[in-house]
Amino acid sequence: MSKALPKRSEDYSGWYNELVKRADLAENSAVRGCMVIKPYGFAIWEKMQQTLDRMFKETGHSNAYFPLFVPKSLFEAEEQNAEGFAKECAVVTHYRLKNDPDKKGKLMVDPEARLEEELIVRPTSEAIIWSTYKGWIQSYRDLPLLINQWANVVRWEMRTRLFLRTAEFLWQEGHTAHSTKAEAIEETEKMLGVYAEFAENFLALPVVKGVKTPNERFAGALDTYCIEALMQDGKALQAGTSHFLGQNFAKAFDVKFTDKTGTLDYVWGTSWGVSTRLMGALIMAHSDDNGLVLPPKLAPHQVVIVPIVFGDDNAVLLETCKQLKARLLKAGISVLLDDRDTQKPGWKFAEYELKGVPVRLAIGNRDLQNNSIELARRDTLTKETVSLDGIEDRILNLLDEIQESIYKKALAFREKQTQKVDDYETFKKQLDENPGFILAHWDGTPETEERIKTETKATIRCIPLDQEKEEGVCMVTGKPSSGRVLFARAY
RNA sequence: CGGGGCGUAGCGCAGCCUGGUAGCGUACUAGCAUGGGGUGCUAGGGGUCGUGGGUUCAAAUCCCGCCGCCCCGACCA
Repeated sequence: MSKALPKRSEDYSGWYNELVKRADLAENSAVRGCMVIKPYGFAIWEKMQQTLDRMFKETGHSNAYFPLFVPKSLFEAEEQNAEGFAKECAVVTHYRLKNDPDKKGKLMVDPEARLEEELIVRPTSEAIIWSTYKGWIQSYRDLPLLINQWANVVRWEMRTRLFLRTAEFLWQEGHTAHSTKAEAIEETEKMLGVYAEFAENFLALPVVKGVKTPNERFAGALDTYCIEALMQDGKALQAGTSHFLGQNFAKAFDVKFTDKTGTLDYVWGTSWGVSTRLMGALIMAHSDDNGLVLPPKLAPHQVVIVPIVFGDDNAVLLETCKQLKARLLKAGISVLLDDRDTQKPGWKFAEYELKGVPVRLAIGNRDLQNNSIELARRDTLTKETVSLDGIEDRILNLLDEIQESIYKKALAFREKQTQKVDDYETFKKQLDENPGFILAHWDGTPETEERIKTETKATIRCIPLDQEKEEGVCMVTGKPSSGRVLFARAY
């Protein structure tokens, strides 16, 4: 195994695939298209979960859990949604195996044990959840109903990539019910805001908030809001979605409530989710040819301490390391002290760079004399020798600075790679020669959108929410347009 | 589903064309030296060569079937 990663500039997808494996985030499994998330990768996901979960609770949501299986009759009740997912559903048809009479020691599906009704493995849970909500909601007093679940879902993808697209993935899905349309829309937008805040403040990833075109909209929704991020190779990645469902699911599952005036009406719904795909976003947004670069707020270990040992007499050095660790922990910093004597310091340096630990501290006997320590930043790969006095504050400040610096770097990159383009030829040239986000005028028709997609592989990522109105003409058809939309080739 | 590639030691690969003792790097084990950026040297352990059949005195190697995985496209978070 070669020690260096492939270079981003030479083989971006090879770099990504290798990095995920070498940094111990995840690996392929015995099941086609499904990944094993390894402890280090899962630790990052857990940090994301903890943060998001807190944010959901702060906005009034409660967690619950609904079944993995959805009876086919329920699944097909909301037609648009069912059609949208039909091609990628795993289906359970039997409930028993038996010994194969023809092959000793082998099992076969027992043909006698066919299910009366097939069970769909959830690709999303609207159906099972709304069928349950019917029993929970009678009056406006039962609303709003604000539920989230952390779960796995299955979408039978043809081509998979670790974290970015796997047949089974982990996510959270919020499902809410409201008495008015306005309140449901407000909820949809609020949760989009939560995602954007999470992306920017924790993933250190700048995102564009927007609305999907009808073509790209979630099946069964009236409006799909999204946050779109730009990866280092100039491709866009959808990092989260929030759907205004209107009364579609309420009607499909007959979820009605009586309002204050005694009138019976269908409730208004939303759903919103982010998945382990965020791991892919995190990796591709910040990491470099040496390995992962993790924002301090999501790093399993914010600081690693590496003692530089000599000979056998290291008692004082190791004791100093332990004291340092205790000081940092007390200051609220997560610290790993790697005092293994089975690996060399140089090996550890390379290892923690690969794993993206934001700050590395090295202490040797020389430092003991000087009351100093070597402090290295992962994001800039710079190092300096600093005094042990007041090290807690120094590192707390540094962690904030790194978090900020990573964000700014990503933001600067996105701004540099976001171009306004007014004619189709330049548009195509940009995509090939300097890929990134392109803001361009579009006539608003699905036909033009489809044509651009077929001819250039670029899609409309979203109609950005925060932008000035600007009259113009569609770069393809010359028809009038009231504002620019965001194009990119996407993951 | 279409196109391409690959299954040989934990991992990464060579060997196959031209059949004849299964090899390299790395990882692993031990010893000695070394020790502020993936240490060096020496010795050692580890493989039904994906699988089933065929050809042959002899198959990792040639022929046929099957299975699995990866990559590129169409679909998607």
